[in-house]
Amino acid sequence: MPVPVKRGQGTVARLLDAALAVYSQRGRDGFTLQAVLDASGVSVGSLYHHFGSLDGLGTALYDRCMDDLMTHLIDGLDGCRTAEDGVRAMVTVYLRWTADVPTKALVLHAAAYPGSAPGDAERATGANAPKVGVIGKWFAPHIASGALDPLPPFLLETLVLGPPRLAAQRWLAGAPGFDLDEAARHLPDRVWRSVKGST
Amino acid sequence: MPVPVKRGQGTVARLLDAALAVYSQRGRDGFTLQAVLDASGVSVGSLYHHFGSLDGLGTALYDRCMDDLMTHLIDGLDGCRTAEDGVRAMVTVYLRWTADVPTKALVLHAAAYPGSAPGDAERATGANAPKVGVIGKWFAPHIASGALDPLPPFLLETLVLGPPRLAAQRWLAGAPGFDLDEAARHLPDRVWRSVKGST
DNA sequence: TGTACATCAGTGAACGCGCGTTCACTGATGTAC
DNA sequence: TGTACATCAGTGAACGCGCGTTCACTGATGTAC
Repeated sequence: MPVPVKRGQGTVARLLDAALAVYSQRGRDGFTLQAVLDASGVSVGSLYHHFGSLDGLGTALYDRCMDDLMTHLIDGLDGCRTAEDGVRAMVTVYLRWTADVPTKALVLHAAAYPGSAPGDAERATGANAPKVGVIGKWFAPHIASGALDPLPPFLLETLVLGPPRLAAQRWLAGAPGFDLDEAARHLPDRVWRSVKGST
Repeated sequence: MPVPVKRGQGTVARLLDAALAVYSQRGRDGFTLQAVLDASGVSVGSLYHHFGSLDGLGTALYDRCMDDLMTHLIDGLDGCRTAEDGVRAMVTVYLRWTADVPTKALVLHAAAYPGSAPGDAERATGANAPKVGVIGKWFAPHIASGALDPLPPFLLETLVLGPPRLAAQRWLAGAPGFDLDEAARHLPDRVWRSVKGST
């Protein structure tokens, strides 16, 4: 008896896996219909049946990667009590996740620029709003208590995720000298200094 | 008498201007040969004569934008004396430059992901090495003096440019709530806290 | 339980369009003597 | 100064390839009675 997954779920998974492999191995420009079909062993029609278009598959891949990152970030807050713990966790998890699944990280970075498709920003923001909200809610009381300085949320995000994100980006691009382990040793402390309350 | 520029310089400039316009208006995927030809009024052959390929034009555009940013960053250090002044200037200039020439900023962000073309990272790094070196040299004495904590250079870059860069990226993507003026008000101070020496 | 039908999953040949690139050419500018 | 030649700038028709997409179809699974 085969695993009792819904009919077609296997195909969807194979396509997403193949899409990830193609994207990471051949880059954005190499993410072509034929490449995905070859890598997955699935037929054209089947891809269209499940995703509507190649772009649909790309979007699904992006969403999946973003969801994975968000999940890890939220998990990272588990067991954290102080604001400092939380901030450190965000930075550490971001760096470790990048090192662990660089292919997924690459998808996020490659697609994170504007102008790829109109309305993309809104869609992506919308899809992840719930999980972003979870993180925001976790930090809210620490802002209220003064443990974190009262910055607009977007600046908090910028300060906490900006450094690890840039480090990840450069490392993925193969920039010489960029070492994620070393980054993980220094950045959490530095980032914390930039956002902690003055009390 | 026409302006005494070298023969063909006008065409090169027109192509680069058109390339920038196309890139910013139609995005990376809209950066197509026909679009550039239409926008510039130049013939195919002429483009190939000067740039070798469409990719060559794209590369030249990227280099030009990167050089522009670097020039502004270096200019920003002019007249700065303390390490704090320098760090604040980097953050401020990055944000203001993004707001001033968002089209150029967009080119940098769109192309800044890995995998677009093999060897791209090396080439781009090489082309900008001189100007990166200028900035590095400016900060070196302030690390030696203890005004800045002794971090590996790549982490310093990460901490100083990471936050303004993420803010710029989100703003360019049209994320709601991202306000570069507000960022310019808060980030320089915050970034400085993250890198200043403990003396 | 058996039969008829509806729905969903999957196939692959065929299509046509837009893409980047080439190339043989014209014309303008610069150089030699 | 005039002539001959070389180099550089610019043109645009032609090409062919690879791309994403469509569609008529088969087969498997689920549902009704």
